[in-house]
Amino acid sequence: MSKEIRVRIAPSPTGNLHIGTARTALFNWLFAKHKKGTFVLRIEDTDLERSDPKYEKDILDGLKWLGLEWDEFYKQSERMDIYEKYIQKLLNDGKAFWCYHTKEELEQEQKEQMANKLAPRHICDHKYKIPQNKEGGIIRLNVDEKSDEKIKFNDIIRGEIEFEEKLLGDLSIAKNEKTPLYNFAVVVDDHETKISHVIRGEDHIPNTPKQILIGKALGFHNPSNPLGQVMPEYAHLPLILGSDKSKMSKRHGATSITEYNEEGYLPEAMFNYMAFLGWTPKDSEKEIMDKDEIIKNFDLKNVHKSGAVFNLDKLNWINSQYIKNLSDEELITKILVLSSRYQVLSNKENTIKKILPMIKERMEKLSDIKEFLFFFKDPEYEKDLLMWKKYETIDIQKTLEMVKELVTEIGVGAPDTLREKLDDLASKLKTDPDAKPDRGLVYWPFRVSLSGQKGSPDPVDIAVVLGQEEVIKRINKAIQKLK
RNA sequence: GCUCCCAUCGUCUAGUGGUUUAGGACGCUUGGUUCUCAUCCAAGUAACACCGGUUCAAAUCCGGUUGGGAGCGCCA
Repeated sequence: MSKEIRVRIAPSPTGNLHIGTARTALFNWLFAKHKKGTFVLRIEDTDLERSDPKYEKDILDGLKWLGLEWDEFYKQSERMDIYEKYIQKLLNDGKAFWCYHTKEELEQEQKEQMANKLAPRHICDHKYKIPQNKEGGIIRLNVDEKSDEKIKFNDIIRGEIEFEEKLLGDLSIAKNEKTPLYNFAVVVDDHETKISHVIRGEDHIPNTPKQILIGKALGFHNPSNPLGQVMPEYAHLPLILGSDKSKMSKRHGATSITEYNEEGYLPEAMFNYMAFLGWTPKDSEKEIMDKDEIIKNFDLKNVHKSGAVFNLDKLNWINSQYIKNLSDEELITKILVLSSRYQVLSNKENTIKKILPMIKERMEKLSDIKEFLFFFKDPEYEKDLLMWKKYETIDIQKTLEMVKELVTEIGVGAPDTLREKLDDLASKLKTDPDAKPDRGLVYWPFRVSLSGQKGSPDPVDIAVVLGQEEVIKRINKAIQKLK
C-alpha cells in the first residue's frame, strides 16, 4: 500500500537511443511523476564486447533532450561484485550448476526438439554430475523439467499471464562467476534497487517467467503475494510498429531519437506524440497536451494492449502545432542552431526575425527552413518555372520589365501601394476588356523570380524583406533567363 | 516448429451490454479565401476480421476459427 514507487529504464549501450526505448522510458517516467516516485536509469553494459561509451552518451543525451531526467543512476559494469555474490550463493545452494555443453551440442539439441515439435529448451544432464574442471562452461539455473507448476504473474495492462515451468529449460544465468547474463543481472538489480514496477515492452513478456524463477531461487520471493510473484509488479507496453506492423526497425525509417532531433522535431512534440502511442487519457479528446497535463492524466490502466504503428504524418502535424505555438524568440534560437548545417543562416538573426510570420505556418519541422533559403541567397530554378498559363515567353518578359519599373519607381517600403500598382498592372495587361484581370500573370513570374519556388509566400512580402536593390537584381536575372 | 500476446476507419484512437444511423484526430478528396504554396474555414471519404454461444438486447461477455505480432542466445 504505502510501498514507494520506483521504476527504471534499462537500456543497453549497443546502439543509439531507439524510439522504442525512449517510449518505454517516457511511460516509466510518466508513471513515476504521476505517483511522485523515483525514476532510475540503469545502463546494462554487462556485454563489454558490444557496449560502447558513445552509445551511452547518445542515450543519456536523448533522454535529457526529451526532458526525462532520472533520479538515480546505475551502471551494471560497476556492480559486478554484487552479481558475483549472488551467483556464488546459487552455486553453493545447488540451485545453479556448471554446464559444459558446446554450442554445437546445444544447437543440435534444439534442432531435434523443433523437428519433434517440442518446445526448444536445454535440459542439462550436467546438473547431476560434479564438475571436474571449470574451463569453457557456463552457469545455468536448475529448472525442474518435470514440474507441473505454472508460473503466473499479473500484468497491470494485460491481466494474468502464465507459462509452464517445465518448458523453460535450464536457463543460462552467467558466463562464469564474475560475468552475469541479462536475465540474472536484471533480477538482482531490480531487487537490490527496490524497483516496485517493471514497465517495459511486450517483447519482454517471455523473459518474465525466467526472471521470476531466478528471483525465487534467489529468495526474493514475496510470500504475501497470492500469485507467488516476486517483488516487482509488471506492466508490458504495446510495441511501436512500422508501417507493415512489425516491430519498428531501421528499415521503417528513422529509429533513433537523435535523428528526430537533427531533423528539427521539437522534444515537446515528440513527447506528446510518443505519449499518445499506446495510451489515451481518460475523458479527454485533446490531441495536443503538455507535459504537466499528461503527467496528471497518466495511468497504466488505460495503456492499450495492441501495438501502435508509428505514423510520421501525425508526428509532423503535432510538430507543426508546437512550432506555431513557439514564441518568435524561441523559434529564432532553434533555427539558428541549424545554421551549422545551413551556412547562409549564420548571423542572419534580423532577417530570420522578419520572415518568421511567413515561415512559421509553413514549417512542419525546423529543417523545413531549407525551403526558405531564397531569403538569404539567390534562388536557382528552371526558366520554365517563370511561365504562367498559356502566355508566351515574351509576355512574361514584358510583364517582368514593367514590374521592375514599378519597383524602381516606388520601392518596397510601402507594400500596400506596391500591391495596388501590381493589381493595376494586371488590369492594364488584360487582352479581353470584358474579362477579369489575370493577376497571376503579374504575381506568378514576380514571385518565382524572387523565390525560385513553385510555392512560396506572397511576392510583395518577400520583396519587403529582400529590399529594393536585391529585388531588381533578381528580376533582372529572371529576364535574362527568358532571353 | 514451440510458447506467449493482440484484433474498431489507411493510421492513432473513443467506446467497459441498450443514449451508436459506431464519435474524434491525422491522412486523403472536394469547395471557400488565393498568383502559388501554407494557414484558416466548410463538407466528404472510410472500420467493429469471421463463425458460434450467452442475453429481451453485443463492437462491448464467453468459446472457436482466421489473421497479425513477439519471444525461443554463452545479446540485451
